[in-house]
Amino acid sequence: MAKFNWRALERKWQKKWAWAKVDETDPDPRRPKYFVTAAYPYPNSPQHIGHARTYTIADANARFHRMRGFNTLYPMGFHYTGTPLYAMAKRLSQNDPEIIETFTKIYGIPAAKLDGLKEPRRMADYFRDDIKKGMIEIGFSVDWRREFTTADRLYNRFIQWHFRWLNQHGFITKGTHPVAWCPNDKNPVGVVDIQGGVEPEIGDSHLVKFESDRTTYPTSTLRPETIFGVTNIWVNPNTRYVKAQIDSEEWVVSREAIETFEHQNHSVRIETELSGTDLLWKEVVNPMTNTAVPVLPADFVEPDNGTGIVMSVPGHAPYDYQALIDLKTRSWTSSQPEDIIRKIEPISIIKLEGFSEFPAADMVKKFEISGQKDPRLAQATKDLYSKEYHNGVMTDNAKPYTGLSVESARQAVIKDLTSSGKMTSIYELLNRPITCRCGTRVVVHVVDNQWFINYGDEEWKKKAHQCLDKMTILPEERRGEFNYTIDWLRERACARKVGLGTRLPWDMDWTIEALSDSVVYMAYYVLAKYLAKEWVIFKKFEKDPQKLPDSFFDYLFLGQGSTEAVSRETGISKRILDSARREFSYFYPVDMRHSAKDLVSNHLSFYIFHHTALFTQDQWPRGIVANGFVLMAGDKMSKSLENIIPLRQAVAKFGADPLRIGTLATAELNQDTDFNETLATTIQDRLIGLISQSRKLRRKMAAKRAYSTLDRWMLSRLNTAIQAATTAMERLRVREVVNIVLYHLENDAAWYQRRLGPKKTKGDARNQVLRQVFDSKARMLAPLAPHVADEMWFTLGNKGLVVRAEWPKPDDRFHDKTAEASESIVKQTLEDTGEILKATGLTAKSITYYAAGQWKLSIYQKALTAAQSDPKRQGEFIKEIMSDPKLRAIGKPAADYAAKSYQQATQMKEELRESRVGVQPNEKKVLEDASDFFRREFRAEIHVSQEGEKEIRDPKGRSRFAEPYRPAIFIE
RNA sequence: GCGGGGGUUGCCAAGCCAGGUCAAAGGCGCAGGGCUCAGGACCCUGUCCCGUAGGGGUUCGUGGGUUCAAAUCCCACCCCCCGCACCA
Repeated sequence: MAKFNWRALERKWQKKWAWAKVDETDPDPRRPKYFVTAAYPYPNSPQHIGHARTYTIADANARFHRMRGFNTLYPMGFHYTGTPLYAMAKRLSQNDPEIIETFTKIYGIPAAKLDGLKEPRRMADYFRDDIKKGMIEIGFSVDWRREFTTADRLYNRFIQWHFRWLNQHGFITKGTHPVAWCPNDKNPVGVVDIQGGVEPEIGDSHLVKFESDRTTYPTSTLRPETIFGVTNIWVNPNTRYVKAQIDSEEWVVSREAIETFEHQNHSVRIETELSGTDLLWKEVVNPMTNTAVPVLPADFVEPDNGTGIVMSVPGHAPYDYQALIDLKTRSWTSSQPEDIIRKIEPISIIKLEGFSEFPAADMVKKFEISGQKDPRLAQATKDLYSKEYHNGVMTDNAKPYTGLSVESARQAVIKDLTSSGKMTSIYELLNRPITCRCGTRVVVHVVDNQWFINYGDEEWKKKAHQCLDKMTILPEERRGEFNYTIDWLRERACARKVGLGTRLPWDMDWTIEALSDSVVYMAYYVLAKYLAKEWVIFKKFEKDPQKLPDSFFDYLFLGQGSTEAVSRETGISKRILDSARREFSYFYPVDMRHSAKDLVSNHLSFYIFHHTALFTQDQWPRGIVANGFVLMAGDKMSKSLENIIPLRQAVAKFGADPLRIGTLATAELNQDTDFNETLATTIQDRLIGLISQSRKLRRKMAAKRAYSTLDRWMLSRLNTAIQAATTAMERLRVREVVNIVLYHLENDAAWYQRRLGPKKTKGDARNQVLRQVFDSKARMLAPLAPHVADEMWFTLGNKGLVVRAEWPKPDDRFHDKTAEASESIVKQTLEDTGEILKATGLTAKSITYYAAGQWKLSIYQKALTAAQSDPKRQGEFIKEIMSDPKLRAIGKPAADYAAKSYQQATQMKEELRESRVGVQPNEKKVLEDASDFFRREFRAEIHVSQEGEKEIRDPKGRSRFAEPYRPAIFIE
C-alpha cells in the first residue's frame, strides 16, 4: 500500500472546517448550550502526547455535543503566570547546557532560535504559538477568537477585580509563611530552581531549652517526648559554636544555626565564638525533669542540623546509643571524662512490643552498626522512629505521660513545654542538603506579611461540598479525592515576589501566584471575544486597563448594577454591554471542565471553591473530567528517559486521527493509557481501511430491497452499537466508543459478509445495509477521528460535513429479537460443529443438523415464562407440564426436558431470558437458510431436519439431543 | 502516616457498581492455514490443561465467609501506583 498522506487529509478537512466556521460559537437562544473547557496549557515547553489526551477527550466531548444539537463552545487560553518560565528563561540566558540540550535535542528547536527565547514573555509566546499550531494540526475544534493569555493587561485587570472581591468578602488573610529560599538570589526556590530538581520539604524542628548559668543550650529534635530519656546532650567537638543573643535570651548554637535564625525573623547578636570542645563536660539542666546532664562530644552531630546541639536518648535513638558506646570504648588521657561517661546508662521511656527495654540497642545490633558514622544508622533510626511513633507507649519513667501513646505524648509535651517557655520551634529542610542552581545552599526563610486565600473557612467548605455533590465527576472514582481535598485545604499562600502574573491590587509588591489566578478564567472566555482587536471600544482599555472599573466586571459577571450606569461610567455602548452580559448568562456555567488527574487536589478543587464564592448557585460548575496520563511504551514520559514525543512531531509521524485514537483506545478514563508505535500503525491501518471500504459503498443507497433475516440482524447489531456508543460517549468512556466503532461493529460486519459469502447473489441487500452501517460509523467516529470521519462521509457520497451531521439515534424499530436469536443459533451451531470436529479429529463428508422438536420448544417457552414471572418450584412446573395430555403422551423425555429447561431458565441471566421469551425462530428454516454458509465453512454436505419429523434420517438417533438454540449434530 | 486508585488468563486491557450466556470482550504477541513470486498487509483457525461428539478439570493478588451459584458481594491480609500544597 502506498504511504497514506495523512497531512493532505488533515489539511483538506481543517480548511473546510475553518471555511465553515464549525468551531466558532456565539449565543443562540433557540438552542441549548454546552460549554467545555480544558485546563489551559503552560507554555514553557512544546506539548507532548500526554497533553493530547486531555484535550482530545475535551474535543471529542465538544464535538459529540455539537452533533447532538448543543450550541457548543470549546475555547482555549494560555497560562503565562508563575516562575518556571521565568527560571527557564534565566537559565537559558546563562547558557545552562542542560536546558540547551533539552531545547535543541528533545524539543527540536533550532539553536539559532534560542537567543530569542531568553526573555520569559518571548519564550512563552514562542511555545504558545507552537502549542496552538499543534492544537490546530491535531484538529481540536477550538474557538480561537476567544484566545487570551494571563499576561494580557485586561486579564490582569480581571484578576485584580477577582482578588479585590475576595478581599472585600473576607476570603483573604495575612500571616507569615516559611519557604525554601536561596540566600544568594534572595528569592524563594521551587523545584525548577533546585539542582537535581528535588522538592524541598519543610518541617518543624523542636528546640528544647537546656540551661546552664542562665545560658540556653537549645537542642533540636523531632521527638520532644524523648526528653525523659535524655542522659546527656551532644555537641560536635570539630564544629564552631557561638554564644549569641537570640531575641531576648542568651543561646549557645552552632555557627550555621545563626543564619537559620536570621532567616526566620529572630533578632540575632553574636557575642563570642566558641569551639565545640569549649562546651564539653559542662552540666546543663533538663527543663522537663530538672536533672543535670553532661555535654558530651559526638561526631555524628551536624552543625547545620537545627542548632547543632542535640539531646542524647541512648535507650531509643540508635545514633545516641552508638555514640555512647563509642565514648565508653574510647581511651581517655584524663580521668574526668571517664568518670562522667561511666555513670551514663540508657533510660527506658517507651515500651515497644517485640523489643527489649532499649530498642535502640536492639536496632544497633540488628543492623550490625560499626560506629556512629555508619550509614546504616540512618535506616535503623528511620525504622525505629516509625515503629515507636505508631506502636510505642510511654513507660513509668515518663510521668505524667505514662501510658500515653508516643503520638499523643508528643503532642502533650510540645503543648506543655511550649506554654511554659521551655521549648520553641524553627522550620527546617527535612531533605537537606538542597542546593540552588546558582550553587548556594537553600535555607528556610520565613516570609512576613504573606497573603493567603483562606480555604479553611468552614462556611466556604460547606458550599464547595454542596457544589461538588451536584456535579458530574468523571470518572466517578475521583469523587472521594475531591471530598478529601475540600476538607483538608487550609490557608494557601496566593502571592509571591517573583514570576509573571498580576500584581495584588492592594499590595503591589506581590504577584498573584499561578494556581490562584486561574480559577475563574473560564468566565473570561466570554469577555475575550469582545476584547479581540476588532472591537475598537475595548482597545482604549487595553492601553490603560485601570480605566475599566470594577463595576464593569460586577455587571458583566455578577449581574450587578445597571447597563445605563456602567455604560455611563465606561463609555461602552449599552448595546455591547448588554450583548456581553447576555453572552455570559447564556454560556455560563461551564458544563464540563477537563483536566488530567493531577489537578484534582489543587486547581480543580480551587475552581469549585472560587465559583461557589463568587457566583450564584445556577452558575456553579456542573462537571469535571479528570483523566489519567499517557505512558510511552509502558514508561512514564520524562526528559531523562528521552521518551517525550512533542505533539507536532507525533502528528507529523502518525497522523492526527491515529494519534487521537491512540491516546484514547487502550485504557478507560481513570487509567493511565499506553502509547506505542505498533498501536499507532495498527490504528492507521484500521482507519485507512474504513476509508477504502467507504469507497466501495459510494452511493449504494439505491433501490429498496426486502431485507433477509441476516440483513435485519446486521441492522439490529448496528442499532445496539449505536445505543452502546451513545451511553458510552455520554459518560466519556471513549475507549469503549473506539472499541464499539472500530472493533465490535467491524466484527459484526465481517461476520455479516462471511455469512453472505464471497459472491454477490442476485439481489441481496448487502450494499444498502453496509452503506447504512458505514454512515453511522462515520458519524460515531466524527468526535474521535474527525478527519477520517469526514473523508468517509464524503466518500460515501453524503452532502455536507459529518462534523455538522447528527449523532445517530438508536431506533427500536431496528432492534430485531428474532433475527438476533436466529443468528445466535447459527453461530452456536458453527462453534459446536467445529468443536466436535476438533475433538474427534474427523473430516466431515456430511453434516446433519436436527432442530429441536416442537414439543421441546413449547416446554422451553413455558419454562422461560415461569422463571420470569414466578420462579415456582421445579416440581410444580413439571407437574404443570405433564398435565398437558399431548406432552404426557411423550412421557419421561418430556418430564426430563421440563426439569432441564426449567433449571436453565431459572439460572439464566435476566437479559438473556428477556430476549428469548416469546421469541422462537423457526430453527429448521434458520439452519436451512444457513446451509450454504455451513457448506462453505466445512466443505461438507449439509442436511437439516427437525426432531420428530416423519422422514427423518437419523442413523445414530442423535436428533433426541436437540434442544432449542442447540440443534443436535451428526457428522459422518 | 493520611487520602485516593489499582492487582484479571504471555503482555496491554475490559468485566466488578446491578452475582448466573465467564475459560472471561478487544488489542498486541505467538503458532498453523489461506492469499502472494516472496515479504508486508489482509482473511481464517488456534493460543490454561485434558478429551475420537458439542464435554470435563483448574483459574481472575492471598486466605476466609455469604449464596443453589462468586472475577463480581462481605471480612482480613499482602503487593504496586499517585497526591499530601504555595509548585505549574
